[in-house]
Amino acid sequence: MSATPPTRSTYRHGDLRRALLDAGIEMARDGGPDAVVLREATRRVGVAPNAAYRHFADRQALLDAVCSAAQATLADAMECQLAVLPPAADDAAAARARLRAVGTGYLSFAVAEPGLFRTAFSVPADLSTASSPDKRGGRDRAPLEILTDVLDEMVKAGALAPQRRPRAEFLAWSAVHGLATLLIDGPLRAFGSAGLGDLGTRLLDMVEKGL
Amino acid sequence: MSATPPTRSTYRHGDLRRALLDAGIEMARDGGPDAVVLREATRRVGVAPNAAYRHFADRQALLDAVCSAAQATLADAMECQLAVLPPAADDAAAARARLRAVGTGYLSFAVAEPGLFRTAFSVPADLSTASSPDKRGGRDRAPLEILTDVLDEMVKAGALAPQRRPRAEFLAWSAVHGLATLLIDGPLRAFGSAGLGDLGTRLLDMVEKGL
DNA sequence: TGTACATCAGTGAACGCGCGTTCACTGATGTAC
DNA sequence: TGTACATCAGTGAACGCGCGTTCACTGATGTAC
Repeated sequence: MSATPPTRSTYRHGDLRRALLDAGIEMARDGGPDAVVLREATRRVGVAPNAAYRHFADRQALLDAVCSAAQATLADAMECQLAVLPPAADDAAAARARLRAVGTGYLSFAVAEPGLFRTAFSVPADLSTASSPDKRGGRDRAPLEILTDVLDEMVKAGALAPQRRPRAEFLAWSAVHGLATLLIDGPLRAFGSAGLGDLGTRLLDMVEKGL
Repeated sequence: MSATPPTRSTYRHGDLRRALLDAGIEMARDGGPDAVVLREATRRVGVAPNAAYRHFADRQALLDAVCSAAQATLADAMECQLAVLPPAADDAAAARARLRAVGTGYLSFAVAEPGLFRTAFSVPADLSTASSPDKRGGRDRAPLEILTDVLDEMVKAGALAPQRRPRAEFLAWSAVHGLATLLIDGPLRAFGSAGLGDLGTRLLDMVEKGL
């Protein structure tokens, strides 16, 4: 059967779409959205440049897919911080701890994976809908949904006054997102991962107190 | 004297450096840092592509200059909001109002000039030093300096506890910068300038209370 | 179970584009005498 | 005050690059009979 190697060794790749997507994610990881180059993806996979067009309409379609994947990874990082949370004294304390965990997950992902983080925000769609249910099997939540849910829990637990709830997700999000941005490609790069701990904690203090 | 038009009408331009810089600023204005293209700048000025190399070492040097200009414009917007501030009841109230004014200037500049705003953060240097004194004639302040000064005023006026002062500029900055980013090229684009008023006010409330 | 055939995932070559940058040059300007 | 000359800001042509994308194609695979 496998006696004579076929003249075209790479014919019928298997799952070229997935392979190209993975290559795209890897490029985004160390270079951000601009580094997602269609030809380079085919090169890495070992396939002709135009083969990509069997699976993606154009370069933007590949970038969109990479972007969705990046958003899902960010959401995972946030869920992960929620999952490892120790039990709290009461519901209000628990809800506050969960808000902090979400923020911590967001910040540490940004610092650990700046390329993917920037790619997640390369705007084809917004963070609430991009990793849409059908793509996620209907189980996982988008980053914004996670934050929204946690804030709702805070209201329910009495840790946040109901009249402060509307749009609070955008305030909390702004604070955390701004620090992430300044840390990874802004003027706070100098602080590095070190600044995350100190500044991150104090920023979350500010949000908790000011919300 | 002006009888025969010279064979080369554009010879000895006058201030080509300034003209190229202005073209670069214009490109950044509607397209951000990536839109600052050296050839396009020379095209707009009506000069051969390589003429630019008399005034800028390479494309990056032009971008750096545009970046500095963008930062200066941002600083102007902030100073402007400070300048139009009405008198306040007492020093503490005045200092708080000045913090808000700085934030408002920052946010409204971001929304009014998203391209320049993004260019100001295209990282060749950080915001505290980039528009260095020699470039600014030693009179103007960089954006971060403005914020820093206002926070110092707050401490002096008793509007901010001294033990909360260290690094507070990064916390306030993060919040405002995050909202700006989410509004102009993030998922809050939908809100547009409208969201600025409502969300902006509430964000500044959060900062003032949480700092 | 064997054979004919349609499908369609991949190939190979080529395109036009715009970019940044380098080269040898030219000729108006300002200066030294 | 007039003239020779060095300077240097601009020209014109060309380079190599990598990109996204299109074209006509080929041949392994799965299916219908």
